[in-house]
Amino acid sequence: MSDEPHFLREEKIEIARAEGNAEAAVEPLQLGKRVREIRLSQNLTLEEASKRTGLARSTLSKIENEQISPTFSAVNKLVKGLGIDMPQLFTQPKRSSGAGGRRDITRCGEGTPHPTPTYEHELLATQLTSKKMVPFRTVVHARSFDEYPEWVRHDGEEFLYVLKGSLLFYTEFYEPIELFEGDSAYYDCEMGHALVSTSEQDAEVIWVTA
Amino acid sequence: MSDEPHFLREEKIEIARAEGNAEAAVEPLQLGKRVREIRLSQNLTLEEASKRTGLARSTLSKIENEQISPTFSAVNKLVKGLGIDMPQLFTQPKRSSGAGGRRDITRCGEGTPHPTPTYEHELLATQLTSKKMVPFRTVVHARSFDEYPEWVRHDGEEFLYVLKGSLLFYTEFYEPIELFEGDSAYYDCEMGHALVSTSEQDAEVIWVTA
DNA sequence: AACAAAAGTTTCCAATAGGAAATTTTTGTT
DNA sequence: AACAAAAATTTCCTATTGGAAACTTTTGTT
Repeated sequence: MSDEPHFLREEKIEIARAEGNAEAAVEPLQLGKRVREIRLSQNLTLEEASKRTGLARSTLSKIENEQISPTFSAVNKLVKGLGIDMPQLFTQPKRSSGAGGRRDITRCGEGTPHPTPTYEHELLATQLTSKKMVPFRTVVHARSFDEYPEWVRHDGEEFLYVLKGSLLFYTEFYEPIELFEGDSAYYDCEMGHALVSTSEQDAEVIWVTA
Repeated sequence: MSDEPHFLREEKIEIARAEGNAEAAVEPLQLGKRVREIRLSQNLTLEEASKRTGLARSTLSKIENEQISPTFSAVNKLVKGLGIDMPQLFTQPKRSSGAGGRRDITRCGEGTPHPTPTYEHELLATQLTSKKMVPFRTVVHARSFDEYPEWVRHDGEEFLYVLKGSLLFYTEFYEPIELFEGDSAYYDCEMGHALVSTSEQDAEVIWVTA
């Protein structure tokens, strides 16, 4: 693998189009520059990019040179045609913020165990505090809804992804539904909820609460 | 949704898009509808929204009624003025009831596809809007860090769980680290980040952003 | 260096976005 | 129901976008 990606060495940050009207200041970031970078990184000519996006060569040129503000539908053609991702176009690369550079890796099985009769949780990313989300991997021991003395209920929202096996997802306001490997669910946690394994082996899920 | 990452492409994977868009079913999906929902959810009249965004009442009305395709700069004013999360505009809503008892099941592979050159996302739980978290399952196409024109960077925190294969997890402030099946990571998204498959087959991960 | 081909830019014009004000629809009150 | 006020839509017009083609610049070959 190469030693260092091109964009780390580059300086850029030039404030192109200084002549633009005061209004233009509102423009978030060099959409055009972005587009050009992306196009070039794919080794496409304007002509080819034009074919892929359905936008005229000249239009692409103008966009890249910030001579026009493309319409939403044009942006969409760009996005679809070049495989760009929206958020990328809009998110300010607020460099050097200094803040927000945390990272916590949890190796498989190295999380913090937290067993209960029905669930066997493994808390992930426990090195970090003040997280918005709480992720954990859980083995579902429960084999019957009766094993739950009452609904599990708490604040927030929860995302659930089935890693292994199958299970019944009980919720207070809906019919129980069976989930299989690869299925997922998102729900409000104030609503009672509970999982029961239906596969031979205990089912395993990823859970994220926020 | 909140934020997703992504970017460029390699000639191999071109197929999907190349043929898929012979022409242009350009409709990204009711931008107007979304805008209206968001405005109403904030109890704003067109007049008030106009003040906040700097766009004319009439223009807002036309946008909401899909009578015009706003320019990029107009969309930006919208985003800034209404405090919209850009990605919100691109994900399919479908409000259900009040709050508290929501539930959304996504069957394996039934998520909303969102391909990019380097990542192939499948957005999960897209029926629900106003979620605190945005979960998605992603196949990592990228095979080299160079495929990223620049760091992926956006707001919020992200949780990552490796479902299949192995990959290198690049971050702006840390050494790249290799992750294997079952490993997970939690990090601040303002810090540049990117994934590169190191396994024979493209790696697969679960991603949750908040 | 001269030329040809490819890539990119600019021009010109038809199509369309954006704003101000008029018009219509909705909401609330009596 | 009738009216007034508020909100939303439509109209009308100007400014800007987007496309085709002309034009310019760059690249590569002899």
